[in-house]
Amino acid sequence: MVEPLPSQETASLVKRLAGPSTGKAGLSKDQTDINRVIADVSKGSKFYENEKKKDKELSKKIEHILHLRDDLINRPGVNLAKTEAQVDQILHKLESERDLSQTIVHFDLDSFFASVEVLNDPTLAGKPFAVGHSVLSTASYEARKYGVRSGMATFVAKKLCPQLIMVSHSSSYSEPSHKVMEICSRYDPQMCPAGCDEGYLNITKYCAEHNISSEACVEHLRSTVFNETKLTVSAGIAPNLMLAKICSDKNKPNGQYSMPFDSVLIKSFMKELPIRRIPGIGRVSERLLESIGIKTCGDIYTHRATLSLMDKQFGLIHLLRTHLGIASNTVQPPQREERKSIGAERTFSPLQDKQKILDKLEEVCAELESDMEQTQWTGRTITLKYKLDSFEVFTRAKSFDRWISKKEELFAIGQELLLPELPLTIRLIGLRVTKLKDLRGPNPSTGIKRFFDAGNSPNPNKKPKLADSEEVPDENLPDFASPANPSVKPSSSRNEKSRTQHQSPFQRETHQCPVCDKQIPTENHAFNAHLDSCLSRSAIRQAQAEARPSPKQAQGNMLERWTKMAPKRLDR
DNA sequence: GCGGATCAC
DNA sequence: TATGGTGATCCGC
Repeated sequence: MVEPLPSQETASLVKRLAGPSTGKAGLSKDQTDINRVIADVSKGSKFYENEKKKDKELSKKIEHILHLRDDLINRPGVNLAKTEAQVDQILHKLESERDLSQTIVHFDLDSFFASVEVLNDPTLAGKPFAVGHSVLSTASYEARKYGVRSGMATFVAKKLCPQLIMVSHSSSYSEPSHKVMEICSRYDPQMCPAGCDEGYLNITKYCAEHNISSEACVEHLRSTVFNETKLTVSAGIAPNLMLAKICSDKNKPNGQYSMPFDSVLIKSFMKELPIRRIPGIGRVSERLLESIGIKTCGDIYTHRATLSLMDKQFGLIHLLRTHLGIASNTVQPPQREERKSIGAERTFSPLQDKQKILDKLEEVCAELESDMEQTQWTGRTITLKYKLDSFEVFTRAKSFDRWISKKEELFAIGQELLLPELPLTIRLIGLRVTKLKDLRGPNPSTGIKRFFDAGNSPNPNKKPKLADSEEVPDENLPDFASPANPSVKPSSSRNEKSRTQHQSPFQRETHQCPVCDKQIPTENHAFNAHLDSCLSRSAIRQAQAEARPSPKQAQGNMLERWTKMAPKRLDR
């Protein structure tokens, strides 16, 4: 029974099946054919059915958003010209705070795992091969010509490229990764690694001290990396992290691209840029934005009135800044105390038998205990995650008034959360611990090693930290556990992070206005005064739009939950 | 605090 | 035949 779906529906499903990484990089012109093959291979599988279901729900959500948009636009008192004028005011304000003074670099090793494998087995050079097990981590550039992508199931990749050579994660990647990070950190000791194969630098100081151009600096960095590791790296140079990241993709592999440090040229660059290229905009956000006519960053301006009316759904300020090509330009190493969770999960062939499922849970618990022990974290909220053989994912959580570390405890809690859900057919079990407490004292380490050993706050000036308070073993205990000391949220109160959002390095700075990213004096008064002035404009707009308090940060999630699914349970 | 969902790597 | 693991964030409730 072939039931014809609306063409939009199939198109988006076919695209969805092609995998998350499709569309991020440049797509070849016969991507449509490739997507067709992928869809055909997948058809009928449980994975496919689940993707289809998710795609349908997204379509419904879009329908709802379009109705909401029409409703808002036609609301009495709404004047689109006036709304546009107000947005233009915000744009003017944002523009006036553009900072072109810092030179940011994003570096990215070219197909890192694949390149390391070639070094270990030179016969792979020039051949289509991929690294991974059931799902690909990386594909060589030859394999990519066939449409093979990371995140793709191996059997699908083989269908696209029958000659594809599969290589399992044989080598150790950490040594070359550390070596590259060490080299890059020579150009900025505050380097921020982003995963094992990329990172951010602020080379402003380095270039000034060595009296060289940023281009020459990055050429030097890239050739040094190559000489010392035989790995090629691509890089982007720009006035902020977002642009640098986008630029590093432009001349990949083994190339670099420099953004002009000129607001007019930056804006013309952004105008044609597909929104999907913006870090943080994935396949879902892409479809949502596309539904209201936004495909490129230039379209953000065209539809600014709609976005203003639908700030709640789309996050106006963040999109406006994106359209202008404005983003954070502060680079700092990740800090240990910023960690929010630690977890472990495992996929296996679907299991129904209760005892077998519990065995898997126990394994996961043992793994988690070991990781927590090694990294010296404990926590008081435990979240169980399970995935059915239908690929639907669920979580169940519980918080405690004590710190959980031992596998026996983890296992007992895991069972408590899981057993009421059974019987089920499960293909994945995971456990995650949040509300963490650092068992390692704030013990600043020295040298380059800090990048690799999970942090250890390398910023001594940032945390004078009362010498005795850290001796109190229960400093992080929640209120009810230490009634005498109501000073919860130590990590927020220690350094004014309570109003800052960290999402990726793009917004990780400590004393930066979330609206305009200006660096603000750390005194609360100055910071809040600035923030308020920054947000007042959106407040005006909001009042007209319909109501709702002011948006508290620039980065709005586009996916407000508007349909409530029954908290799915298999009926027995 | 909990659960669902998106996103990056 | 068959589609990963870790961590973060956001939203609604």
